[in-house]
Amino acid sequence: MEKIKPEIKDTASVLKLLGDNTRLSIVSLVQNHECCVCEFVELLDMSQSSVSQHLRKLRDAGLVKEQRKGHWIFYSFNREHPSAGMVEDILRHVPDQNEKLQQLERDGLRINCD
Amino acid sequence: MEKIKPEIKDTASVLKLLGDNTRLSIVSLVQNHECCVCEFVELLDMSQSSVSQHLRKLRDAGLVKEQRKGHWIFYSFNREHPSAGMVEDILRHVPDQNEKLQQLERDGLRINCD
DNA sequence: TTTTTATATTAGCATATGCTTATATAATAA
DNA sequence: TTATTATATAAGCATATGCTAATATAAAAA
Repeated sequence: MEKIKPEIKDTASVLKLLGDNTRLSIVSLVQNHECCVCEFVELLDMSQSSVSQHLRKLRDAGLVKEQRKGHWIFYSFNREHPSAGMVEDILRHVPDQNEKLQQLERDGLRINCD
Repeated sequence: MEKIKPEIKDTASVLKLLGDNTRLSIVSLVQNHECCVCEFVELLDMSQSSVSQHLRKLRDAGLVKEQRKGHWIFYSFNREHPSAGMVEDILRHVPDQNEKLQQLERDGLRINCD
């Protein structure tokens, strides 16, 4: 039983969102890990404001979820999104970002609330 | 043996190209069929100039190939592109466009040079 | 050759995008 | 309460985008 495919215009708008270096990196990062804004700022070497604006776009589209934990707001990939399957297919073609997260961990800059 | 993955910025630029209704439709159409510009104009109900400009972007990126046949220039999907595999994965999530081509055929508007 | 046909290109314009700077908000700490 | 911290929002600006209208090009037909 095949899932219903989103309309082509919905698909195009998801691709448009991912068609930006910063947002594609963010989505790739949150696919397997929760990250908070300050981690993106560190990893992507961008201003907090700019990162925040990109996150808003992703959140408005429903591609990422946010969850407050103490001081921080953590973002994660939303697997319930109608295009989540396509996004995962795309991410298989994107170089792994885990290395960068591990570096962050080594530098003691990883935020952990568990 | 895994193929080398394009850099994230190259992937993002391909996604940006596909993140437009018109171009995503074009790529979906040429995945399985050669089409000429006037067919796109008919199918997408857009001006010839606009279609031509979208095709140029796709061609400049190497996602489609062009081939002259008599009066017409036919466009087809370039399976040699470094991101061709990803594009095919994406297109599996896009509604089938063949129906529209069949309608064009029925209307006697399909161009055939074989 | 001239004319026609299919497609490409250019210029101009309105809108969208992504950044910076400055400020606001909301939760925590003191 | 006030101060601090993490994040969000708003305004402003330079650049990118996608369209239309007009024109150019290049192959085929007359």
